[in-house]
Amino acid sequence: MKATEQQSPEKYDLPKGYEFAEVEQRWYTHWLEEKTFSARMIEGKPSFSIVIPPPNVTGVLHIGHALNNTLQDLLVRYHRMKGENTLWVPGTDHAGIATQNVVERQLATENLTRHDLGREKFIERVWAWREEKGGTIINQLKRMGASCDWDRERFTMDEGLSKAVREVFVRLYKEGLIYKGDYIVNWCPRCHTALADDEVEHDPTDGKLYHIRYPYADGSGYVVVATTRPETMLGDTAVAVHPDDERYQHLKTIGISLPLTGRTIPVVFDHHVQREFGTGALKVTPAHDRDDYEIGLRHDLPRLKVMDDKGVMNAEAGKYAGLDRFACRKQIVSDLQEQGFLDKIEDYQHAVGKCYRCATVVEPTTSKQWFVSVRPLADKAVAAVQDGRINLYPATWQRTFYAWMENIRDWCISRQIWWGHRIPAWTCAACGEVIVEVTDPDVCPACGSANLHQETDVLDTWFSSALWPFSTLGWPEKTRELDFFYPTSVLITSFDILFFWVARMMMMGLHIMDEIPFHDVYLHALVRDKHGKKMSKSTGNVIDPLVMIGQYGTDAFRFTLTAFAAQGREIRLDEERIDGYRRFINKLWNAARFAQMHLKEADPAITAMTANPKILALAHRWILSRVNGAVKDVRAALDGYNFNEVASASYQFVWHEFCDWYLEWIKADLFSDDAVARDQAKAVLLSVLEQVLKLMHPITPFVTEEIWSQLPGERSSIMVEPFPEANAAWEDAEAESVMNLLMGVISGLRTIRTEAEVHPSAKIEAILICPDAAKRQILADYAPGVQAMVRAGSFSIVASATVPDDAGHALVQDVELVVPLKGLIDVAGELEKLARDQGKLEKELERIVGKLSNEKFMTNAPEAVVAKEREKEAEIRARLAKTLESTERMRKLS
RNA sequence: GGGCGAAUAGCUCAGCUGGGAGAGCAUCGGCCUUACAAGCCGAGGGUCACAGGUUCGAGCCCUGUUUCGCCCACCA
Repeated sequence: MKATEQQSPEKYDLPKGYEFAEVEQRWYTHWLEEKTFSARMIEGKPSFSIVIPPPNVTGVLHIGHALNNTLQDLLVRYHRMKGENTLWVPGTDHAGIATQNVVERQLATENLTRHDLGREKFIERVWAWREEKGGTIINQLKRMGASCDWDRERFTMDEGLSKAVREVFVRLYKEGLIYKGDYIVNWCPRCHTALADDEVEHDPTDGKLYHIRYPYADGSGYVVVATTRPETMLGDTAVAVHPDDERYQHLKTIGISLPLTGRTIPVVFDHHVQREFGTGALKVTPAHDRDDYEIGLRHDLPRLKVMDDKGVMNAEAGKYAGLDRFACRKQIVSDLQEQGFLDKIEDYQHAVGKCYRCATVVEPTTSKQWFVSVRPLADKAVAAVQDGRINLYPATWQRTFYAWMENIRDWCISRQIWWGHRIPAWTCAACGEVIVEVTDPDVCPACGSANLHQETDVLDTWFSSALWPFSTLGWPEKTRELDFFYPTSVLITSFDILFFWVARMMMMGLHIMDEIPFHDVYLHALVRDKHGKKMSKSTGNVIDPLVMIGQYGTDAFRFTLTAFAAQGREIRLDEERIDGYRRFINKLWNAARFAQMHLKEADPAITAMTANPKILALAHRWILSRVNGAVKDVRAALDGYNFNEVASASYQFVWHEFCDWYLEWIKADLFSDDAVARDQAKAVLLSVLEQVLKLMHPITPFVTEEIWSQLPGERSSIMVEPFPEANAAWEDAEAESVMNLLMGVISGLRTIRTEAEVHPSAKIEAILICPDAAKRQILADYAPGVQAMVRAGSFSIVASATVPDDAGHALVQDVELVVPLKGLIDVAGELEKLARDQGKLEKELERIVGKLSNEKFMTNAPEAVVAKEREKEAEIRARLAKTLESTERMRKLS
């Protein structure tokens, strides 16, 4: 065997680098086996609950899911550690059209359509697909470390939820809040279904704008209207003009004779019409245009449907009946031309709505659909936000929310597809009675006929997801889960479904449960690429969470998402940052490895030492005070949903205080012969490391659990450890202030050393000139520590001294640092730097003096601010004086 | 057209109730110093988009402008 370089001596138990893949797999399996994610319902404890925004069962984990679920897991783990009854309900959404599409595509490979199978067999096929493939995204969530209560996983089509859907539908129907009526919908003539607005894609398309002459009914002239869809003129039932448009006032009584058909139609006056567009006259086709439909309602116009559901002209189209809509368009144009009605044709680019699944041009058309009257429900939701029962984070969404709720239209809940909750309504073939019931009726309650036909439409997928917060907890049964966990604590989701989903959950929760569905809503940003572009497969800028996890580890990836999750801002994810946080995880790993090397033989009894920090040496008191500050910061950030601060507070503390200063400082103690010094160091090291692991566990569950399990003593999972609490006994302002001085001195001496290019291993001689006797005492007390950190040889602390000319020089507070460096000074460089310093100081001084001599400032500014300015003035004057002295000395050398 | 948001170091971003401009990465210099070279020590770098205003004091508040992004309605 080839002798490879053995970098990792046997004395460490942990590998040199953190090997995340193995650790993640091992711990997740362990957590599942131990059921540590299971919700407990213990009386007397506060509850914390989250329902997952159910991903589509067809979904694969994308970056948005990754962010969304990381933030949820962060909160869930935090609250679980706080000892609360904590539940995170997972599940998936049956995603009507999307899922039906997937299965239809599968069928297509077998040269089959759903119609070949028939409704029942097709639905069986979909269930079979779900059994086989529906778990993909759930397994991916597990790789993210999500601590969902998997035993409670739900599906919007499962038995319980289907029951909830029926209950709600029947109740709303009986309350008169669900009705069936005509409405204009986006109709796909190929798929034969209504499409929701978000299922229609608007493509800018090159088309024509046809200007058509509509003669006055009395033959006295004509008005030109413009349209991109001339075939719809067959369904025109009015011409509309603006009420204040003086050009057309005389038409009020005349009317229009519709070309080609000769029908007489009225002129209506409506504010919707833009006077500036074209001639300011608009043809109105209420049955085939959304806006026209609204105009038609306002003016009580008939709706004349001229096409069937395949996009073919019907009998109402007269001689054009039987023509496809586009063939009809050609024919109409040519007829208009022939008969002299065509004014002109212009090239025109406009947005054409297309079916998102088959790209067929969508035909707005009227059809019988089921609706929810949302006005009364919406009012309840608005009230809940207004009076603060529901809080939106960030609060800026409130305005948008209100605006949307004010303009809300009735919700079309029927879809002409097969996969979904079939509408529980039956029509009696004998007497026409409509029966809406929870249980399937056998006979008509009106006439006794058994000839009943169930509605073929299914419900909009959002209908079932609107019930998600209570249906997943067992409603309509009265369950303990509902008692403990409803209303849920917080909903975390992306803002793009605020209206589709969040608002509807509010409406349903408030109406059906008579209670809000959640207290808080945290709306996170969309994740974009580092340049702010939307991620899309065609742009090729997609960051795949699973690839990131494989490359950098789940913890690093989660930490990155958390660090980016600042409120109210889009997230531009930069892959380099993930690598940066991977290094941070590795840093933590190595700090633990270092600790482990000393703690292996640690006596658990010594850990009690941290209970009384006053007896401890300075560095220990300092780090305990600092970790206490970090605990406070992290808790406050978590409680306020300031996720990026959770990350930065942890990062800053662990790397730059715990590792950079504390671990370096206590090395001397850990290797010391002094047993007391050693024990203190071990005790505090262990204690602080434990705090750090617990503090970071919610963000980085795997590495913290792995390290935790390796620490001395019998340990159960870190997941069930109490989350750190602020400990007043650890607060020590004095230790922090002294350490600040010492760290300043150390940094100052290091700078002098580096600038003079003294080799790091060479000892330097340092003179600390300090007029303050108390400070001199402090410096003397901690001189060995400081010396060790800067590798100083001799080290003298004096009240005053003559500074040699060729010496490095710095000022920290009122301590002057002097390092004699015969012949090592870069005089020119020093002079340059001193001049720069001098400039800055003078400018700053000028500003402060200006302030302090400003009468208004002195009378208006608070006491504390003035005092601070005075202090600053004194400090800057002192530094300026020293700078001038140094300049003087440098000049002598040059 | 309506609404919302953003503009801070080369890049990606923090900056909370107005009170001395910060981080990470990148750059430059030095270091294998007994956890970590995936590391350590140090340095440089900003007219806080622009123009006004309020204030003793503005990155932060107000008005306007420019640029960018998003949402809604999309004009027949």
